[in-house]
Amino acid sequence: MLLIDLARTSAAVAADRARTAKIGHLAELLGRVGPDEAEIAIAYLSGELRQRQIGVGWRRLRDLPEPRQVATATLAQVDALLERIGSRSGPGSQAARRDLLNELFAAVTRQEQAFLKRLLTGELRQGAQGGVMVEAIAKAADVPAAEVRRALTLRGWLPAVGATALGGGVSALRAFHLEVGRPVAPMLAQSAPSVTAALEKIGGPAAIEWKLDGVRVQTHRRGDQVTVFTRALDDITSQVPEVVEAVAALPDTDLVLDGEVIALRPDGRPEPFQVTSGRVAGKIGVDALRKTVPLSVFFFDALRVGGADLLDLPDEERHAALEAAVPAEMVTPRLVTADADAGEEFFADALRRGHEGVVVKSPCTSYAAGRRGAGWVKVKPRHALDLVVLAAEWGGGRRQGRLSNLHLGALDPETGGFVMLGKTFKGLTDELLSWQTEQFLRLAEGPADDWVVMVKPELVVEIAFDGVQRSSRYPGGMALRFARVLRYRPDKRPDEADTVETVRALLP
DNA sequence: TTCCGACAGTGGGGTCGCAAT
DNA sequence: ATTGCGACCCCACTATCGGAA
Repeated sequence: MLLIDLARTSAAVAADRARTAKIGHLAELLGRVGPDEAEIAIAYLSGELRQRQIGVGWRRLRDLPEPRQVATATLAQVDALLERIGSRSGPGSQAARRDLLNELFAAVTRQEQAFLKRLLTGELRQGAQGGVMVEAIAKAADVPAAEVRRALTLRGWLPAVGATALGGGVSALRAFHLEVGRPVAPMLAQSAPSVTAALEKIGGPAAIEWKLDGVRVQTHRRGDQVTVFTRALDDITSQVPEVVEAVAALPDTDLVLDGEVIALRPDGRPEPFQVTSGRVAGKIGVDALRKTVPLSVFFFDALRVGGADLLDLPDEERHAALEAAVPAEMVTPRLVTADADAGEEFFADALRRGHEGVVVKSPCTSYAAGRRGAGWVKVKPRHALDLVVLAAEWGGGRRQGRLSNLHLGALDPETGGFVMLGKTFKGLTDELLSWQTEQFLRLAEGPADDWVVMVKPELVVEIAFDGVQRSSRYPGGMALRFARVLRYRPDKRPDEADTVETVRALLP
């Protein structure tokens, strides 16, 4: 199959808004692709590469050669070239990558270049990714979508699952099973503003667990072999020896556990996320790192214990298996209750101990891997401040032509000026985007720019955020975590905005 | 007919490793 | 030694479609 076939299908998918139409286009193409190229076609049309990543981003895609007039590149050829690009390393590798990229882009037409560019930057923007592709695979292979989803859960890599479905149908899909050493798509949580609201959502008694502000780890053990995966299913075994040792010390030798790894201070309180994140990301000198920043692991779920798969069991049975397999100090603290007051107190206690919040879990849901089901509901405290808009950036994609990303500042009472604390684009409705674009252009000052518009600091906006963290990027040495817009405050003048002192007091 | 679950899109701050400068 | 880039850790929120109720 030719790359141009994919580029055309992608364009057709983007042109139709209805998901059924998108699925139709994708399924039609999947019906034509041969078994050798099915995996590539599924990967590219759901915005992925067969190699997952090849060290090429937006910066290396500037200054590309002129396109060809005639499309002749096959999927196999493109994939082979991307493989070569991805395998380069060491001195001179960037020049080699550039040459190979030039070779690739010189061999394809303008339409294919545009498709490849979006694919390589991870911005396919055709309104269809993995979720829609699952339906398209089901349609093309004439199998129930639930069978594809189940296999995806267990295999974790849609191109492989899709190729299997197209080649062997339901019976081939059923051959996928939980395999120790191969990661499963992790279960995700919805969110609610309070424990009471979360309990209502679940309806009835629930298990409430501390939400630790660390890194999710899925840990597999077979015999002496322990493997640790992140939420995105990357292997980080060598970076977290503490987890490997803790699981290797358990009596059970056939295990899959779900949990969180976190750096704790000597007094047991959690380090800021930055500390845990840096430690987990570190690959060089891990033995030295673990002496200064030791990691602790807390498990909250068991997918396999004693060689038995537990995915389809209800939460309370999985948790009972977890408690039997793991010592209590390695199990995330948990309270089972239907009482909202007791739940709120458990939440408050978790916060007093410095943790991020809680996750409220329905005792009867199975492990819905890879889906953000209503079985898990996270609850975190929410801070809010009134800040001043200092500038705004032009949006992209569906926000093109509107000022979208806000630069936020707190009042500095010493000078009467404002100190930038970060940016946000979240929480804005289409209506608000239009309104603020008009306002910012009216308040614009300084030279016009196609990236950012500086505005007179006159608009006050109420910003919600999860916390304040230390920053080397911003002048105040602080930045907001997960900032989002709640509403504009036309009733407030900029000199009534919250001050840098107020923000500093929120630093941990 | 209305409601709501699931998806995609739109980007945020921070950190590391690596290659180039 | 410093800088820029890519990858990945954490992530919130809105708009939309289409099946569920």
